[in-house]
Amino acid sequence: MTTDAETKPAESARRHKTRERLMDAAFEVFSEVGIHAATVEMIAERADFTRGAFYSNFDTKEELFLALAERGNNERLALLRGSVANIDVILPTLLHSAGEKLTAKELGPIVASFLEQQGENRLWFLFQSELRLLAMRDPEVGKLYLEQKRAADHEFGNIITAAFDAVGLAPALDSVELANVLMNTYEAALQEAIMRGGDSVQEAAHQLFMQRLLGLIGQLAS
Amino acid sequence: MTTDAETKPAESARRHKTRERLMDAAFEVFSEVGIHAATVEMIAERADFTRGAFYSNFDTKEELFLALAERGNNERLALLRGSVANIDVILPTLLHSAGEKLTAKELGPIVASFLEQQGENRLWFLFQSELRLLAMRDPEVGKLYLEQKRAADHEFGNIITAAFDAVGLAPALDSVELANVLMNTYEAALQEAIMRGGDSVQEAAHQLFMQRLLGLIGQLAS
DNA sequence: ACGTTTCGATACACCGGTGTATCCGATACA
DNA sequence: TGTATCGGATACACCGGTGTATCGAAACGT
Repeated sequence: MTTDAETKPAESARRHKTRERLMDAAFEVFSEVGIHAATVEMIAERADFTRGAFYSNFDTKEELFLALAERGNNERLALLRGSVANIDVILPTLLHSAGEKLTAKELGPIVASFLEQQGENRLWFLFQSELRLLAMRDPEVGKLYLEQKRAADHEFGNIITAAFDAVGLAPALDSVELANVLMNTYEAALQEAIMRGGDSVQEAAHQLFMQRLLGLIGQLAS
Repeated sequence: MTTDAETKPAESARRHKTRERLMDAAFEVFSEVGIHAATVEMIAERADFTRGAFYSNFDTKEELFLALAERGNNERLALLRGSVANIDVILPTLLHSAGEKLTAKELGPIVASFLEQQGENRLWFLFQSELRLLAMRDPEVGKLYLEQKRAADHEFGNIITAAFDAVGLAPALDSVELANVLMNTYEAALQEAIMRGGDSVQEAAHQLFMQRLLGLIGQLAS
C-alpha cells in the first residue's frame, strides 16, 4: 500500500492473456448454445484450458457473461463513434447516387453499412439475443441493457441526422426514434436470415432489410 | 384395429385435463425462467402434480415446449383470422377520426389494437423470445417458426390492407412487408417496456410504439 | 542458479435433475 | 359389488456439472 493507485494488483500480462482467451471462447460457446446450456467445461476446453483456469479467473459463469456483454457493447459503441467522428468522409461514398431527396434507395445502404460493420454478425446477434432475454427477466441486467442501448441509439441517431444533412434535408423531429425502427427492422431481417440458414447470412439479411425498407417507405409515401 | 380411425387411443377426458394443466403450468415456467432453467419438477409442481404425471404424459421437456409453441401460435393465428373475418365491423370503430389520408394517428391504434389483443403479453412475449432463440439454433425449429410467422404475417397484411382500403387508399405494393415492420416495431417497444419494469407493461409498450411510429412517419413524409 | 510466487492442472466430494421401475388408488365397466 | 385398467405417486439408481482443496510447474526477481 505504498500508493493508493495500486489497489488493483495490475494483473500480469500472462493472466490477462488467458482471461482474454477464456472470454473469446465463452463468447462463442454462449452464442452457440446459450448461457444455460453452456458449461464451464465447454468454455475452458475451447480455450484450451481446464476448468481450473476458469475458476482461477472468474467466480461464476454469469459474471463472465456480463463481462462479455460489456466488452462487446463497448467495442460496438466505439466502432459506431468512430463512424460518427469521420462521417464526412464516409457518407459521400455511400451517397454517390446523390438525389435531391433522401429515399430508401439511399437510406438503406447507409444504414445497412453501419449495422453490418460489426464483425461476424451471426454470433454477435445470437449473443445479443441471449442478453436481451436475460435483461427482460433480471431488472439489474435490464437497467444495464437499456443504458447501453440508449448510448447506441444516440450514436446511430447522429448518423441518421448526418445522412439527412448531407442531402440538405431537415433532420426533422427525432432521429433517435427513426434509428430505433431501422435497427429493429434490420435485426428482424438478420434473425430471419439466420433461421433460413445457408451461408452468407449477412447478404441474405441485407436483401431482406432493403426489401422491407422499400416496402415500408413505398406504403407511407404514396 | 376394427377401424382405421382409432389408431389414436382417443385419450380419456381425465388424461386430457392433466395434459392441459401441465401445459398451462409449463407455459408459465418456460416464460419466467426459460427452457433450460426450467425443470420438470417446477412444471409438475406448479400444476399440482408430481414428476410422475409429467413423464406419464410427455417424453421430454423439449417435446412439451414445442407442443406449447404450436398451441400458442394456433390460438394467436385464430384470433387474428377472427379479426380479419369481421374486419368490416371492427375497423370503423377504430377509424372514427376518419381523415382522408391514413396517417400514423389512424394507423397506430389500429395496428396496436390487433397486436395487443392476445392476452397477457408479457409472458407470451418472453415465451416467444425463447422460441425464437431456439429457432435460430435448431434448423428444424427454425423451419417451423418461419412457417408460423409466414401465416401470421399474411393475416396481418390483410388487416393492413383492409385499413388502407377503408380510407380509400391504394394498398400499394406489399402490405406484408409493412406488417412485418410494424410488428417488429411493436415487439421492440414491448421488449423495452418489459425491461423498464413497472406494472401495466401493456400501456408502456403502447406509448413507445406510437411514439416511434409517429417519429418514423414524420421523418419520411416531410 | 535459487527461492518465491503465481497460475493453471488434477482429484474429489457434492448436489440437483433425470428417467425408470414399481406401486397404489381411483375410475369404468360388467 | 367385484374386477380390470388406467393414471399418477413414490422410490431409486444414475449422471453431468459444480466448486474447492491440493499439487506441480513455469515465470520472475535477485
